[in-house]
Amino acid sequence: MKEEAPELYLENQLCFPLYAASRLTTKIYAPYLEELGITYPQYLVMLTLWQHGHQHVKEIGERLYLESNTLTPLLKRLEQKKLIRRVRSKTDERSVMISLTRAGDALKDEAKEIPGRIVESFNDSSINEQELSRFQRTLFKLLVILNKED
Amino acid sequence: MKEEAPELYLENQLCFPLYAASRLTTKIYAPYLEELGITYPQYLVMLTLWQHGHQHVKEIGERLYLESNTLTPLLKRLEQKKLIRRVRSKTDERSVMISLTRAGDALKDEAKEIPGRIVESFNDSSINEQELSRFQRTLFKLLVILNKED
DNA sequence: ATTGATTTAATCGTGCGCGATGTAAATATA
DNA sequence: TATATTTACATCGCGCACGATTAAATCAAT
Repeated sequence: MKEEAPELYLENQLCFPLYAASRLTTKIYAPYLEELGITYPQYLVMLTLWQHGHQHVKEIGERLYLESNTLTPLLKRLEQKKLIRRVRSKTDERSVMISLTRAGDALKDEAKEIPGRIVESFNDSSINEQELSRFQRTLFKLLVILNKED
Repeated sequence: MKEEAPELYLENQLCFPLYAASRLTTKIYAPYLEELGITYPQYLVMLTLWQHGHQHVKEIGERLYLESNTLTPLLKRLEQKKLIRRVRSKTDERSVMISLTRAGDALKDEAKEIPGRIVESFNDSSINEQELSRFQRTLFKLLVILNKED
């Protein structure tokens, strides 16, 4: 094989490991989320609702870096599952308020188990807690930068 | 708002920043890749071909952590763009060999510009090179672990 | 040589992501 | 007040991801 262009090697890119790690992480969550009957992006929406309560589509989008073309159909699916309500605001009819149903709120108690079970699966791995937390800090810094980029 | 269940806060999760950073990174690449006429996952396939030469679908999948249900249609699109060839192996008719066309190989020279232009966009950001390389190392470690998980 | 298991791609259905565009409401401006 | 601009969400089309399944080729073990 030619030895040129090492700047194009997979190992030398930042983009690829991020992409792969994100997908593999999602896969780790999948079996737990299946118990809750929701997908990973739906789980993220539920997280913001559990944490911050009812909010407009706009706000959810800002927190998750998603726009209406992704959120609208996703939210409709959550509505079909009776986990959330979508109500168009009376005061500003452009915006739609998303709130938890009783079932949606109750799901939180089941979801609470998940983070712990995930962390467990990292025990006896070659990454210790300090490295993981440093990693997470850089990740959030990166997020801020990436978000400024365009 | 209720203050319970901080383990469910977005900020305390590893999964979310990975997911968001991956998507935002892909977005940074998008305009450069549009010049090449390919998408980001297609770019990853091209990277493996430029680096390792012709290989079976299986091998590409192992490198990118993707399976045939994703790769087959993607590779057909690259074939339509005349960047690769798909030839079923004579010696083992189960497997399909993917190789670069002349145009596919030539595209590498244009692609070479991209990593540099991406890195530039990180200059005068709050992340220095050391932090970035440490981050990348942890990322690959994480990748190995995540891959063992199931 | 025959049977059974494994391997490699392909196919199908569902759910994202996201660029582009549309629509109606709200707000700013003349 | 009339008009222009902005905002919030919805719609459409395309390309992934991925679980589940299928089909064909190969391998393993009798």
